[in-house]
Amino acid sequence: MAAKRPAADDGQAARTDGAVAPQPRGSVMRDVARLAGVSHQTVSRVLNEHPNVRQETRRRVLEAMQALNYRRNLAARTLVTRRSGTLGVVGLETTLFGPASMLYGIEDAARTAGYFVTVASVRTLERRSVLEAVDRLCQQSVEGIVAIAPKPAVTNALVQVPSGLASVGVGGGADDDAVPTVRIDNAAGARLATQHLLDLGHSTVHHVAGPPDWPEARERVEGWRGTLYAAGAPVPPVEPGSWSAQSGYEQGQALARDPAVTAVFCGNDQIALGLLRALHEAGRRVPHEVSVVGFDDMPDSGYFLPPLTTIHQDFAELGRRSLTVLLDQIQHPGDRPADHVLLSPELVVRASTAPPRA
Amino acid sequence: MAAKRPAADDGQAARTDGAVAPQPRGSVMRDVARLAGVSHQTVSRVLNEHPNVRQETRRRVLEAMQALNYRRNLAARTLVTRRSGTLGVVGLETTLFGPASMLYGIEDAARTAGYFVTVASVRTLERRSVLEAVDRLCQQSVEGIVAIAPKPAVTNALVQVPSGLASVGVGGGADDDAVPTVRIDNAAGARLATQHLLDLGHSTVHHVAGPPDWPEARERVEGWRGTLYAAGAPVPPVEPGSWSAQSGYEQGQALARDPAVTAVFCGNDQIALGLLRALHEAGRRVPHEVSVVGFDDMPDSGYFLPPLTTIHQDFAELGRRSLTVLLDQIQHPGDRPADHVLLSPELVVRASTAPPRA
DNA sequence: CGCTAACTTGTGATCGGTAACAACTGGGGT
DNA sequence: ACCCCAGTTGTTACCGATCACAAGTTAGCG
Repeated sequence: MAAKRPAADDGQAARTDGAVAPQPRGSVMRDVARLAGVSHQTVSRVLNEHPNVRQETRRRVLEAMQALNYRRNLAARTLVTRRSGTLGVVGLETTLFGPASMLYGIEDAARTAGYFVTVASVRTLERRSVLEAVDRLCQQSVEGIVAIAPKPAVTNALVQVPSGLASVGVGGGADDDAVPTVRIDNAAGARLATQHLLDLGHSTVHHVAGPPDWPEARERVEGWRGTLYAAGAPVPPVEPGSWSAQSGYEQGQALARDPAVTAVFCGNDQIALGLLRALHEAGRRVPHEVSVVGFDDMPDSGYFLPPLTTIHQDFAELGRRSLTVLLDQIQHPGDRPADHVLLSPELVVRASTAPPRA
Repeated sequence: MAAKRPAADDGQAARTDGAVAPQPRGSVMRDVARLAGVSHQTVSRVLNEHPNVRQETRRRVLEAMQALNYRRNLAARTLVTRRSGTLGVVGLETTLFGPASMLYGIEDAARTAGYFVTVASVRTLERRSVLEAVDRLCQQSVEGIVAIAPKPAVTNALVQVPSGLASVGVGGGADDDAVPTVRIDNAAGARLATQHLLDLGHSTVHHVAGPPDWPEARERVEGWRGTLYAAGAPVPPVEPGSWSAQSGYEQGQALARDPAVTAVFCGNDQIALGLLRALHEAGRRVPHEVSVVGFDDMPDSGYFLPPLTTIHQDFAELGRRSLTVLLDQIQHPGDRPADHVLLSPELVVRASTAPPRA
């Protein structure tokens, strides 16, 4: 028997002193098979829960695996099955609350479904770096790609993905029909916020927007503007900004000087935080003189001064849903049109909004 | 030539209609070799930048790779080299600012070093779930594991890692010498904060701590307490809490009622946020009546009301340094004692601290 | 008792790379 | 002219799993 693999043992010994030490080798299927007194194929059957294995044999194999602390080699399995059991995530290198939460939602759902997750983060959302990230994931032979995709460059890059590879964009805007997406209804969220302020009696609502090149920000602007139109309220101008508290603070300083401003809807909670500070410094009290609404419902926004009324979106759920879509694609690789899942955000009323002073 | 691989084309056709479609196969090394008119081994040499390949040959191979859009199959490479080029991260499923930042720091450094990153997140820090996560990563045959390790259960689980596998804990406490760690000097940070307040003239400093079962929280308590001792200041009692704004708010309500409280050091910035709200609601002005210091320097804390004086720690750097340690272990697998890297945090003075009122 | 069907198990090929070794080139030194 | 060595390329075995197929075993049934 040993004669069949002449180089096995000797070769192993002869290989010492390599430049970079290879991983120490654990036991492999052959070892388990030998210990259990069966063929390697039977071990494989037990592992893959093939029905036609005698109970007694299965027990022996499982015992041998236990005894040898056997772990199946995924590389070998991947090589032959062409299925890696791995999904890729293209993530933006940011600590914005949303993206981070989505990542964990995705990982959680992937684990439940029996998949591994590898991350390729990009520092910028340029087309080139996204393509590079996708390429890295393809090398890993991932079975599908989730792109945390706030900007079109990302989903566009997905279109270039080698044909047949499943993909989904999560949490961005809706600008490309070719790639399935899962996102929240930003316009609806903006409408909720704006209408809430109008309903309180404000004659109009100002808006401090996120970066204009982010579709999410644009959709929120449109929802806000549409609501004002529908109500016949004047539409104040919008200045370009970023997602940061600093941006909210800077624009807030200007708004605070304008006594006509009684209600402000912010592109996200961080902007709202900056705005609150600017209003406070200018001596304008919230919500008595100015009402403020945010977007995202970060864990902290209930503890702002005052606690922030905002639009809640469930990032973890977004991550989970994106995985549902992705797995569906993997299992039924029909080329029917990409689906677009749209989740509804909710208004959370806290203490930063009130009717305008008479 | 074709006779050598009789099943290649026919087998492919016969395999249609499998239950789950395997990945569509791209071109492989053999295809590139054929197109370039060389052997597959030469292609391998070009790929691995082996020096002894004629310039002209290399050019032809590269062209062929380009033309066929060739991508090397990492599973095959891993199988034979026993090196996966992948590192594993055990991450806590949380959106705390710190862990999320570290993840990106790690991924960034890993990419630079030519490694992939796969994530295994855990929902709780129990020993069992951490072990399970480590096991998942081992299956992936990662070459090293970074554990975002705020609690000892995590680093302890690392000790159980199959011998020879490199590992490092990042960002937790220092309670186990067996596993290398990279973390910031929490006690030193706490001393900075406390001393800052004492230097302003406060007769003592109160503390709202993080969860007592987190070493990080405990180290901060010790740093604070030690500084008070050294200054001969009375040491107020510490209540158990969590890292959340809610915890800060609840404990803040009690502190706000006590007129003897003029300076508070918080376990992190979120706690400080809650505390600020409690003080505000109780009508105690910050910093004029009460000074507050946080810990972490989240991006938003400069926009709290008032802007928060806090201890800055560089999470991304923490992630990068952990990778340095890990790669060092991989390249020099000597069994010398584990190193422990300790980064120094910095005091950032903003507007939430001032001398006590006369 | 023989025969087929279902269950169980083993054998050999294969996935796509890399490692080891052999074979073939073309100078440079004596 | 000869040898040797370095540079270049090809051949073959191998990593550790799965798959297809064959072979042996048991059971059911006329």
